Amino acid sequence: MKKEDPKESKQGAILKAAVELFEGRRFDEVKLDEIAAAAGVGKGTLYLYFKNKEDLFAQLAVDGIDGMTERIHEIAAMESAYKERLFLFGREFADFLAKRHGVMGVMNQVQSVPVDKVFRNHHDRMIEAIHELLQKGMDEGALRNDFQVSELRCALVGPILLKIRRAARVGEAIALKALLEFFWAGAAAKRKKGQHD
Amino acid sequence: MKKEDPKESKQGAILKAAVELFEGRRFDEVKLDEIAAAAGVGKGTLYLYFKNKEDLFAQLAVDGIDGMTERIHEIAAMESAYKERLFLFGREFADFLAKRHGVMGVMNQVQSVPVDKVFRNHHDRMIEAIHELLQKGMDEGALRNDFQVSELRCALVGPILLKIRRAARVGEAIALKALLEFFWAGAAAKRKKGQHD
Amino acid sequence: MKKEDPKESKQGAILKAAVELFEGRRFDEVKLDEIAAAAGVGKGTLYLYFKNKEDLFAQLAVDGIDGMTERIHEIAAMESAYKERLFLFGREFADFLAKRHGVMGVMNQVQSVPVDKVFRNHHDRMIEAIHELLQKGMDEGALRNDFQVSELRCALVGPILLKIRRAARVGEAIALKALLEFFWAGAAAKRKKGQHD
Amino acid sequence: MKKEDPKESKQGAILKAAVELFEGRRFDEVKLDEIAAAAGVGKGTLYLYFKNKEDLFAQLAVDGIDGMTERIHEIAAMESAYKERLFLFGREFADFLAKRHGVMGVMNQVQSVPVDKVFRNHHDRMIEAIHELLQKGMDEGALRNDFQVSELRCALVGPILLKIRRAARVGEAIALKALLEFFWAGAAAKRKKGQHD
DNA sequence: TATGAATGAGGCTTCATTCAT
DNA sequence: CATGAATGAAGCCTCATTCAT
Repeated sequence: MKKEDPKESKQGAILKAAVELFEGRRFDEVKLDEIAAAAGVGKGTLYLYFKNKEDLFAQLAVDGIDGMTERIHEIAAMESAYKERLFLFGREFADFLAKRHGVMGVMNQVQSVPVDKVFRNHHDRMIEAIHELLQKGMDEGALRNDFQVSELRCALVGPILLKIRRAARVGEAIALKALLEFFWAGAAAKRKKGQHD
Repeated sequence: MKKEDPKESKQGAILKAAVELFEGRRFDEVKLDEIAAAAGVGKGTLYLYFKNKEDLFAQLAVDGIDGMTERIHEIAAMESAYKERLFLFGREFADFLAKRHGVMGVMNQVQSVPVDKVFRNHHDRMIEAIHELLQKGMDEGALRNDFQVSELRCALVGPILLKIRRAARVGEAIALKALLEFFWAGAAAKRKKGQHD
Repeated sequence: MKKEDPKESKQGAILKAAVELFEGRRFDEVKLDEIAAAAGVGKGTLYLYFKNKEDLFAQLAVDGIDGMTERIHEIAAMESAYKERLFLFGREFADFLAKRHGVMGVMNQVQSVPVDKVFRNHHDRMIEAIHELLQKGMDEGALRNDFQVSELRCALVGPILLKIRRAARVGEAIALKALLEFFWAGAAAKRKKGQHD
Repeated sequence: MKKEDPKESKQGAILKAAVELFEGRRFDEVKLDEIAAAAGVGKGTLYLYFKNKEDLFAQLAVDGIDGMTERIHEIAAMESAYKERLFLFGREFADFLAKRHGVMGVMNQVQSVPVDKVFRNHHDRMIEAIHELLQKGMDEGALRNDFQVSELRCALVGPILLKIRRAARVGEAIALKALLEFFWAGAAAKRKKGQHD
């Protein structure tokens, strides 16, 4: 009980320090010395938990994705009206991206094949979760079903990602609600007269 | 006249070589040696045309953006139906991103303040051009005007960017038309009966 | 009595593991982690028995030398014909080298002054024992006495060392007998007719 | 003419500096910084001429061996009495070892397979040259032919190597002549009466 | 203008050593 | 006595940048 925690908390501390150092900076701009210092551990300690710098960043990227994936499944399984679930997802996903988009951006640059594969694995699982959420919307008759799910996903996620990125850079306020409403306007199934969501 | 051309072609050759080397790789993964070799020039020559590595990448990012900006203005000024102009933009913009999204991704990571500012300058001008295109759509009554232009831009560009990125990675075919239709479905102004675009 | 044994056996286990790991590898190629693992003890335990890495290797080199020295004295004191004693020494010394030449080779590289001195001490004692053996041969009239003892030692030991080394590398069979016979052919005192060894 | 020389002289300077720094020290004790400084070049320059530290040391070991090999062939081809040629070889080989035995010693420890192979290649060629010299002695009737050449080689070279090593350590004078005479005493073919060399 | 040999700052990484348990 | 997680000094090596030609 005592033993397990410090170990995880040490690795966790490193990852936490790394995410922050990493936001808005290139892979090569972040030095392992910095990370070690920020995490309050020795440089050598990093190598007890990570194979090398790239591995550290891969785990950084993976870390959190899984949590989000889990959360999406939860949201999809909720009982509330579909639009509510969708908007809830939008908000939580935006929060997630706000914290991770820097790391994700770098991972999209990473070449190193083995590292990349691990990341993609987890990333794909998250995408599948989103697909599930959208598929459910179609099955429930809440979303139009004359588009591919993957197109809907792009239409939903793409704008959020772009907005978050620019917000991070320019400091623009994130009019998330508007983006979601726009998506809804285009994606909601055409109800027969008299209906509304 | 004669002098200018070889110079530009040499600088152009370097940039061309660099873009390709850079796609899908991190800033630090691409070595100046490689670029020089690929461009068929000596290593020292790079410094005749670029202040340093970051400057080279900044110009790389800028290069092409201006052309795209110009093109957007042209498209916006065309006489055809708005939907056609919009879709034309979508196609050309997707082509542009397909070639540049790697570089753009890295630029979004670059920290170096002065370099960044140059890039952002040009980037912002391109964004303004897109705004102009969308604004025109509203003014012409083709697009709904109950959203901010910047939101519409995200809704239009975000999905394309996301799709392109994934396509580059997974090799998925790009169902660009579907994305554009989806945007149109949500963004087109509700016409009174009897209208069409 | 009971206490002494496990301790020695632990130290012995470490040394035994180290000799093997060390054969044919450089000082810096052998990691203390390896030694600890091979010896079946914790890394920290090494420091209970040895001051540091160099000390461990010094003891490694010393370990065995003393036994050999002792044995040479025994052989020299035997009653058998001198040639027999000489050849017995040759065989046992070759065995000794076969197990240790790697370690000895590294010790010949070691710079660290204090460590070196300890090794040289023991090494010199072994050389003296060989000198004693050879001197006895001269005194008994079995070896020619128109050469310095130290030259004879080189002539006897040098070829064996060289042979052993190459054998270790190439896997050549060790024609030890031939080498000893050659030495004997050159070093045996010219007998007056009718004598034999 | 001007170009060729500096290049070779630079690589030569590095090797020269390295041999000296290396004598009597372990592989890991010699730092590349030292070598660069001693050679009067920048650290990075080392990597223009050598793949890495091990490669540098391999070339160090190889460098000179080839010269010695060549020289042995020359000596073997001389017209003088065989004993003279043999002793000439002895002296020059001793000189060679005096300068290189440290390096050779380390090479005998090196594990790294590819590097090792290169060294062994050249080393074997030198051994073959010695064999040639000794074979010639047998063919000319100067050396006894009831021993294998390789045994004679050990008997000749082993003592020299041992002597040189100890001399380097203790500062003992090298009684090379005595060693050679001893070898000759044992290895010279028994002449029929009235003959002498 | 063009080159590429030379450089050296600085990063990643290793590993001997320590020390709290 | 025994351990092995943690450490950080220090080395190898890379690579952007310079400069003599």
